[in-house]
Amino acid sequence: MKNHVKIFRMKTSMTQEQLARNVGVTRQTIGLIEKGMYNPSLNLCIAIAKQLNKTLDELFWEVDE
Amino acid sequence: MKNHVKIFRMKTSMTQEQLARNVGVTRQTIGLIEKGMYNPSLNLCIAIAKQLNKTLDELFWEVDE
DNA sequence: ACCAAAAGCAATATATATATTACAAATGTT
DNA sequence: AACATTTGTAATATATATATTGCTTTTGGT
Repeated sequence: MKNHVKIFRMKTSMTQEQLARNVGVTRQTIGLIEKGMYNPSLNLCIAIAKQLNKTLDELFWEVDE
Repeated sequence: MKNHVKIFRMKTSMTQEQLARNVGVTRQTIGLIEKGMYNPSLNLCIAIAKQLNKTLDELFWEVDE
């Protein structure tokens, strides 16, 4: 796992589409980030973190591959 | 200021060029990130953080604009 | 089991991060 | 002040994040 977006998103019972809309990207982008197949931009990471009430470190730092 | 890369890089007395080489990008990219004119990729942010012995949050989280 | 919503996936298009090269400006050292 | 090193900046080229559309598969509720 390359990040914890999926887990924390599910804890808030948000759908990929809701999170995507809230941070201003498409559902596909969120899906690919959760799968670890995208290398998202810092601004998007920050937007996602704020939506999930987490910090960058909690979502993206030292995630055991 | 959009991030703290410049301050922490200078504390290690690394030049932009040295940091750039160590993280595998060009000097220009580092320069523009320090100026806040680029929206770097997460992977690059992580590489920079590791080079500076800092975490993502310390470099990029809640930086007072 | 059925059905609806959610998520996966694939193709093509677009925007932008990053590279490359070159030169100008600034900074530091003597 | 002169010089070398570092940093700023600008033009063009390339790679890749992200959008768009459409369809398939999975998941969850009844």
